[in-house]
Amino acid sequence: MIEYRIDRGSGVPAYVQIVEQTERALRMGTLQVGDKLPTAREVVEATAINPNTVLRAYRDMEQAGLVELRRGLGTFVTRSLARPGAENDSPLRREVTDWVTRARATGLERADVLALVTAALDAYDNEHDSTRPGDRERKKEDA
Amino acid sequence: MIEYRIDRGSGVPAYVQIVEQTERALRMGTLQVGDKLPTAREVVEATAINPNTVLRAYRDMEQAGLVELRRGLGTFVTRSLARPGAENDSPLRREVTDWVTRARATGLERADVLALVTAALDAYDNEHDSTRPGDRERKKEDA
Amino acid sequence: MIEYRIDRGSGVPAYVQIVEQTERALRMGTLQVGDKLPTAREVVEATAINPNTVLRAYRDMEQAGLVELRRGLGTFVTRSLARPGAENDSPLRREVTDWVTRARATGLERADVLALVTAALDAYDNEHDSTRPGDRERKKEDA
Amino acid sequence: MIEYRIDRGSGVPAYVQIVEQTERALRMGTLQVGDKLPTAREVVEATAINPNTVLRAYRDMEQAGLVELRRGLGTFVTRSLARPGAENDSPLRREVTDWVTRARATGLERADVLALVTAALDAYDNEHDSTRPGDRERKKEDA
DNA sequence: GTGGTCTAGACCACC
DNA sequence: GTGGTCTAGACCACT
Repeated sequence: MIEYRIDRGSGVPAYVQIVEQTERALRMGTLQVGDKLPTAREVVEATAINPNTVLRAYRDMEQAGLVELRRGLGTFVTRSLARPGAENDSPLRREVTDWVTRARATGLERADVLALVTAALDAYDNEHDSTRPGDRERKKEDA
Repeated sequence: MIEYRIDRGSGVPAYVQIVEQTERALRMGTLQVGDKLPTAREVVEATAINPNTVLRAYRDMEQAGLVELRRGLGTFVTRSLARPGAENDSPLRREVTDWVTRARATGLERADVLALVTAALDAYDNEHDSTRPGDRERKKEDA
Repeated sequence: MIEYRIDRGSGVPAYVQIVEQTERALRMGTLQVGDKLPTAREVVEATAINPNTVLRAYRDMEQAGLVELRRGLGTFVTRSLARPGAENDSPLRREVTDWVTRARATGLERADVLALVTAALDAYDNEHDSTRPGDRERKKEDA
Repeated sequence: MIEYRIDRGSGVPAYVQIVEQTERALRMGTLQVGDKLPTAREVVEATAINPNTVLRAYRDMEQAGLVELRRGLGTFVTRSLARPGAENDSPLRREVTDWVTRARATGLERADVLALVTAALDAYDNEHDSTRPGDRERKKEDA
């Protein structure tokens, strides 16, 4: 069962953080079609945010076609975002785990690591196909 | 000169995006002490956001001690966040660039890449020192 | 400017009624791309529902790609649902106006008229292409 | 025997949809006094909604004086809402059937057709007797 | 002054 | 007991 961690004070709305974390779990295959998300109540207990805020996030994901809210039952994943190449035992995954380990051992903070990756992504995008503007920065809610 | 890209519709406030991108540039050494940030007017032209929003971001960063607003002159970096190991020609950087290139060539989207890295970071944090709660998720704006 | 009428006690959520009425105006061409919807405050004054409820409806329509919420400016139509054949001066429209007039003159209530049309629609659907289940009953929110 | 079609995702509560569809059948004469409604079990099989939800709808209609629940026997219509002019072979009905056929043949969707009729009804109400506020929008569940 | 987030709490729909 | 709507009001983001 996914566990959300809300960073109040990051400036990012709580419901956006829930959506982002859920999407990430879907991409990694941690969450799969049919899996149940925690109930609003459970999230409230774990994060101290308001149930309405959780439901707002779940509703947004429902409209994006990712999950289904069933009254009386719970919220369930309806679509996978898993990618070939991102499996738990894939080479790419083993490599990044190794790289991250060395980076952190070097003394780099989490934010440094993410900055390095973002820079690499930006560089890649500038090299290849610089006419793909929608794929930069945080992914849209599918709007 | 740093160029901001604002993703309207990401749900993340515009001024937060500016701060995040600036911080990232500081960590990477792309921006260094003494460097000038674009004027509000320049940012407005490039991003179509309101000048007040840019100034709000700059003011936040000034309070965080990262930049200095000099009236009539512009906004200048006053503190470095550069890290040894994150230099442009460091091994870690060459490796991540290579890894990102292969990941994207495999067909992974930007969001997939970030999900992979985030998962690796979470795994690392769970292994080492699981009692370090403040270093998870997005870094706080500090103060 | 569209004016919403909320029927409390119909059992249909207020935000759904707003969405339905807006969609209808888009289909009829009463609302066109670029048109401004009333502000949440204006709707509140006219209907005595809570501003959050109005915003919920507007947000839903934004996610459906029908309108755009611009902070500080208002909410604007971004997509037309107008259909050729439904113009103000089209034969179909003149005919239905005439038919409705006669139906109501006969003593039929609004609900009777809608029941007649719904029955005719059902009959038509049963005759033609009975394998088109999604087009029956109220239209989905585009989910 | 009436067949209910529930549109989950329309935002309209399931029990309201049952009541609306039953009322419509009563107005059209499709259901007449003495007719039996499907059992909760039959509705459940056809629509995959919970039996309690069906019973809730039936109870609401019983309170409205439309049907009678006889334990062990079933639910029966006790009041007609049929209108002269809405009979199966009435001119109005033949005309609307013809009009709907042409409208749909033109490419208009079900929702377009309903939007056209609603617009015509609104126009009629605005012309005649604009001081009859209760007869607009969806008819109340009464009581 | 616009839309936007979040909280708190009441009540409802559905399983 | 699950999700869902609505209200009320505080505070924030943006023009």
